[in-house]
Amino acid sequence: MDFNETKNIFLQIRDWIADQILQGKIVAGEKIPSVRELAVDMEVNRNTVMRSYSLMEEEGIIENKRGIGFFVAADAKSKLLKMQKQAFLNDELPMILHQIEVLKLNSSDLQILIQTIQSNDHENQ
Amino acid sequence: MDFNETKNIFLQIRDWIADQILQGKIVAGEKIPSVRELAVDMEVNRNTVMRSYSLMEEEGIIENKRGIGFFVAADAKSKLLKMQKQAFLNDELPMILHQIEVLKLNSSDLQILIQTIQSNDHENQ
DNA sequence: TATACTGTCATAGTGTATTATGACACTAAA
DNA sequence: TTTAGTGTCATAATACACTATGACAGTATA
Repeated sequence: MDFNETKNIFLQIRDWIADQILQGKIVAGEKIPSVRELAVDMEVNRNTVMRSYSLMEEEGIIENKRGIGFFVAADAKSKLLKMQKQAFLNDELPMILHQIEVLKLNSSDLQILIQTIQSNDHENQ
Repeated sequence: MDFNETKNIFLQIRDWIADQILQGKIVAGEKIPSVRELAVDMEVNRNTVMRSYSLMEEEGIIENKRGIGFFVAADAKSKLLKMQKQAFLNDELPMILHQIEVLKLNSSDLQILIQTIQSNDHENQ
């Protein structure tokens, strides 16, 4: 995995797992990679992965079965949807709006953005 | 100034100055606060401000007159517009699109975003 | 010339993310 | 019971952002 230099690795690992869950690539009850395994895969220290998992456990996204590993919580997806949606609308969107205003980006520049939003209008649930 | 914990302070100071220039609050040729002055204002070490200014000098946004201070470069605004626009479209937008898709955000959720974009359509230059 | 500003450099200390490694308890399966 | 897989904790080392502080040179002004 290639990490962004501006964001902490343990947070990027959390985001990556969360993304897998939101996309349905990992479902409720399913086991996620072991701390050691993911550390090797991502070429990262196991303590760093451990920190990501501990964070997600606090957030109620994953649960631990001692001696076995970590598993996706039953309500992980709905919880993540709620959390991330709120985070996006409250924290990220204001900064995005500000950038668009200052850079005077118009419909032409952001054509793909508008299309993406509109394609979500025709979906249910 | 209140800093974001997830981003380096010296980068946030750079962004803040860049924003002032893009908004026209500081114009070409104008002097920006001295390293020591801004450090006190922002309750930050002067070395941290120095690092921001050195970065902006490398980027050609500001220029130094020895013994006097830093001044906004003649082409700072156009250079910033070009740099930031490219950075936004190439680096930030893809991640924003991904979030919108995964979280299934629609026109209702992002009403204000669409409005902001459209209001830029009616501006020239 | 003296004073008070500018930026600049050097040094040392603090906090924290990340790494490296070893040790231990729990669980499942051979 | 042994073995291999889980997570967990403790320790030390490295890297880097940030702070604290002192010293020095250039510039403008009284």
